[in-house]
Amino acid sequence: MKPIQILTNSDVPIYKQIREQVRTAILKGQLQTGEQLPSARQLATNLGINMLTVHKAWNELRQEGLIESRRGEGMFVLPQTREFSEEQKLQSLKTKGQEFLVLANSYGLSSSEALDILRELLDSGELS
Amino acid sequence: MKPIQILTNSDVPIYKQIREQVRTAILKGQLQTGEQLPSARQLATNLGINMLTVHKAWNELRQEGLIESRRGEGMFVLPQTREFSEEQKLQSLKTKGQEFLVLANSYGLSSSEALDILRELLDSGELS
DNA sequence: AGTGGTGTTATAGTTACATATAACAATAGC
DNA sequence: GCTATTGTTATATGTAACTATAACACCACT
Repeated sequence: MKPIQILTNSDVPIYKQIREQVRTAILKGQLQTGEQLPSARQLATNLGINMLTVHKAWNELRQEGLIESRRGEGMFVLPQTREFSEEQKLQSLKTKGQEFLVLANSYGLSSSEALDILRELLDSGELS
Repeated sequence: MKPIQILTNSDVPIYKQIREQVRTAILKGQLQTGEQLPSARQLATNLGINMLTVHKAWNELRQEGLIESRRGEGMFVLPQTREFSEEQKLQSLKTKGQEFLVLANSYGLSSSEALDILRELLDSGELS
């Protein structure tokens, strides 16, 4: 599976970074039904963090019904019945978008200039 | 001065949001030497947060040498010797913008749809 | 049966963030 | 002098996040 990337400098909690990346991978179908997630111990070692931090991410995904745990075996992706609701997507996108606009605004950039920067990012293909 | 905007949903601590906005305002020259910042009590009341949270932001700006405190009077902008380079601004804006675009991308949204959301935010005046 | 992997739970400690309350110190203005 | 407003400091509470250590339960495999 796609390697998980965490930023220890970020204000976003590590368990959230892990949880979000795996959740989107599942809901996007990049992680398919029955696929096994890396074990908490293994991933924690790879990322240089504590096992319980990974476990917290796994546990919340389990409570969401996205994955199931098989004791002694690991965590496995369940058949998905839902996908991101437009509401959920819009909400989290709005928050991220606001952060961007507030920052641009604090730099004195006009709205159109802020949008220009985004278009530049898109055109330059820095997003792969 | 320009109103300060905080997002209580964000993972970014409130005191950091305040600190960053005021710092950029000062370095941009939007807050000029000698100008008085709103008092911790007043701003806290406006934002519906605790006074000490604002004070923490003010205190860190004071330690940076951006502002000075006059007991019984308030916090005042000091003469600035440094400023943000355009490079710094563009870099931090790009980073924030990328976070937004990556999120939109993970949701399968097209670039134009992502930009539409930003325009919607601007039109709805939720940032004011 | 034993070993090694897995998830799970428990306890404890630290740090960061935000709150609530309160008191104290200094200044401006009346 | 008095009052109001400001910054400053102290104490306490609560929560979230992360870490450290350890033990336990379950399963696969040899």
